[in-house]
Amino acid sequence: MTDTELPYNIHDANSVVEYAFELIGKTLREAANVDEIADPKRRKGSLGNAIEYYYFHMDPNSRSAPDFEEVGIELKVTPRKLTKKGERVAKERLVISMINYMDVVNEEFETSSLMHKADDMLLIFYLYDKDKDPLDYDIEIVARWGIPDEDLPIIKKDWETVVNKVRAGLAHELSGSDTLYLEACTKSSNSSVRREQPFSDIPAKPRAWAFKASYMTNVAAGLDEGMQSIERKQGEEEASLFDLVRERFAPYFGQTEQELAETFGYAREGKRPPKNLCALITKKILGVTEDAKIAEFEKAGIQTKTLRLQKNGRPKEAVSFPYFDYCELVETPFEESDLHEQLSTRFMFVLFRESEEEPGVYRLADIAFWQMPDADLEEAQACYEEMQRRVRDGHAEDSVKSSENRCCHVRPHGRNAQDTNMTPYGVPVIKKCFWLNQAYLKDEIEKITQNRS
DNA sequence: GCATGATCATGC
DNA sequence: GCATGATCATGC
Repeated sequence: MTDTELPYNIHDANSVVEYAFELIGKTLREAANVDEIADPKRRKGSLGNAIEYYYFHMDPNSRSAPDFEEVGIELKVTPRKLTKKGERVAKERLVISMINYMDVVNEEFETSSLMHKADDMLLIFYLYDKDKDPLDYDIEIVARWGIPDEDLPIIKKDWETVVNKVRAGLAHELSGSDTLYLEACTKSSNSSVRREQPFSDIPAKPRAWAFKASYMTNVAAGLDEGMQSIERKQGEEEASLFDLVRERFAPYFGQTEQELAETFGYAREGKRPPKNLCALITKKILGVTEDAKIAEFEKAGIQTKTLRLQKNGRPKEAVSFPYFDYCELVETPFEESDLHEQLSTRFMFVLFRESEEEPGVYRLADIAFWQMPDADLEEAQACYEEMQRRVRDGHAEDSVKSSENRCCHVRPHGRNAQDTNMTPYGVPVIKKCFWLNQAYLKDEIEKITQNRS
């Protein structure tokens, strides 16, 4: 199968991840329409190899790391099992890569070969069941994962403990019990194999970097927890996410912000409703508790934004994104930029419309799912690259105006005028971000709502 | 009424 | 204390 025939775009990380998400809640038999794992060689490593071959259509003969080389993502398929108490735990450690004793002593943790791999992984957890054919294992979690910041100090320490032992000529004395999360686990086809080490003549067992099973148990629990799915009632099993969400919202169409605040218990004596009202009621309406994330939105990478449409259909405000770093902007091509990533994901707009009779009063009117068309992504790219030029030329203060680009513009986005960021030419300039133009949003919203019956 | 600079409010 | 979604303020 050539690149263009693949059911996902191998050059687009979002596409790879979105395609992978479709595995959640399924078995490989269901997801890839496979009857049996034909090649007995592929039975070993069972599900992981089969997913690569039958679902991602990777050629097992031309395997090179990382698995999704084009986007730098490493695929890891790993089992959980049920304990006697019925709790899910990692069945085994997650092996990342072999340790080369001769090279590792010259590495730094931050730029190590381990970090290169463990930095950006596509983790797939399935539920192991000794009585099942691997094709029928339940695939429970799919997540793009990197070592979380809060775990980095311990993992770095673990890495250094191992590497320092090799530097001391003690590779033959390495043990999994030396470390907490990350370990150097033995890995070889038979127990007599030995490798050379740089600072001792004693041959050492081959070992690989691996996250311990206990650590993986917690990683999986963390990915599971804090996520709630939208409950589907009878007859809704097959509904699209959009239909499901709109169905839930529909009873509240027509309510003002104040009324919604009261309906959901967010009204505050003598004060405006909270600014994050939209986020709060979205969760309430979809039946997800306040502290949880909406699983479907997280998995599909949907960003929720409020749009207050004035009587003329124009949003009262433009839509902002996080501020950008001037130095990063200059160095990063559009395809690899945060802006590209943000504009490549789907949005759910919660639409409020200004009441005809009561100026300034906005009522919940509709929801709309939107993704920027490719042609407009090119327009956004022009905005991005023009801003890059200006910063390179020493004019970061000179924003790309909304009059200069059909889709996007640049504007300040700090806490105040003193909230600045360093430019490549050494002068601090107020923090700025990219915004979606109001006129552009008006057109896009009209396209969506007019296409509806 | 719009463009753009500036700031608020909340959550982590 | 900062990042971020949301909103305000000013001038043309």
